[in-house]
Amino acid sequence: MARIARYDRQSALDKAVVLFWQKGYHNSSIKQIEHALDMRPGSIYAAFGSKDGLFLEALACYVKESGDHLSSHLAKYTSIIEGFQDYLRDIALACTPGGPMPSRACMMVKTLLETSNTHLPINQEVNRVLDAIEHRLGEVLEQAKSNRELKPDVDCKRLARLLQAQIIGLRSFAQRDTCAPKVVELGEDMAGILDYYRL
Amino acid sequence: MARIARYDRQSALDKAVVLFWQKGYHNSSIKQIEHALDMRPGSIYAAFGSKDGLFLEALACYVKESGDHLSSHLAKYTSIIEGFQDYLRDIALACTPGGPMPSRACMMVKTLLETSNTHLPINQEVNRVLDAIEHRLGEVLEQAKSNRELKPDVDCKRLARLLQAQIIGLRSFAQRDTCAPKVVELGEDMAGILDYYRL
DNA sequence: CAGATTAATGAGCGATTGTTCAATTACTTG
DNA sequence: CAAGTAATTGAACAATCGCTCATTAATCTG
Repeated sequence: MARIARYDRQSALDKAVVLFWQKGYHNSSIKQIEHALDMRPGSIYAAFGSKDGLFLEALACYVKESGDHLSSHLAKYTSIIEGFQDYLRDIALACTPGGPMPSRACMMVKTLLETSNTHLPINQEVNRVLDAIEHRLGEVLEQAKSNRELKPDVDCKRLARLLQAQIIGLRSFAQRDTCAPKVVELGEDMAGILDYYRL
Repeated sequence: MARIARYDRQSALDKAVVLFWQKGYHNSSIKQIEHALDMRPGSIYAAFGSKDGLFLEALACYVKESGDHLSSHLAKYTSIIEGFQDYLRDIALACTPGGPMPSRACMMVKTLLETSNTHLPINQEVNRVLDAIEHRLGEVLEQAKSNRELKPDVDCKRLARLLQAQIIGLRSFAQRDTCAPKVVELGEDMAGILDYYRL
């Protein structure tokens, strides 16, 4: 054993998430990363290998937090569909302009749009992740269907895509310089869409 | 009078739209712009002032084309709502992976997400533009309502935001590495949402 | 053709990009 | 305390960034 690391890996990653989520991949320079993580380039590269490596690890943190957030949210509801509906309403509330979020738009979507046609390795990873989420939404909806919450003829995989597109649309819309009530109403309208699929 | 300009301004802008739409603002370097427009830096700066200037003008072209496209589309339908529904279906078809588009996601949304928290002047412009589109959608929906296509209690401004969010969600979803039928189904489902607002 | 005017060129500016590595510092073990 | 080990540092690298400008080339009018 020797000198102990001064930084905490997880808290460094959390700070990286904030920066990357806010500014995106290319607009976060190593200089800004140094400042945000309070680490010098040598340490950053020793710990994470490259800017790509750091970004991918930060993205994984973001994805995990997102997944945990959805899980803990759904756990509060006996009805899965009502859980999703309030999930949309909660996103709208959280994505209010002036809120505490680093960015209102989803980091995965920002990354998807930023890296397509420019940065293949990161684009592939974010594609993988979004596919996994779509898949998971489909499974939860499938469970809702077997709970008799959904009409028996509902195509859950298809509804999962519609739901994911709603979340993407809501959060991207919220990135605009708009006002809170408009975003809240949008979230409410999107929650209402799910009613048409209920039994 | 003196030497005549070798380049055609509009065709240069069209090429700039393709590049910026594809790669975004920061990932389109001057070197790439030189190559895409077949112009040397001196000419580019003489013609457009700066990278920002070129981008803003290219964005304006994109916005105009988008607006014209919607106009000519709606003109083909007696029912405004059916026009919007097929508009969504057409977007889904056009945003099929492997299609001819520079990017499936909307250039305005890509710019919105890329420039928030990083590049204020362009972000302000794209905000203005998206607001104008939302406003226009609202007006057209208002007309649909007075044509008795919509339920009398429909809030058209609110529905305009839902519609815009659908377009954003559809095209951003389509940016993923997914397959055509899934995008087409998504477009169909989004078109179906409008049915619930019809009279 | 001569003179005037304007577009096109491209080498090169200073700043910044992501990254490396030899030197230094701090901690553990014997 | 001395030796060994690992983390930290920051100057410096080559490459690229957006951009400038003195020079050259092309077209007009007289």
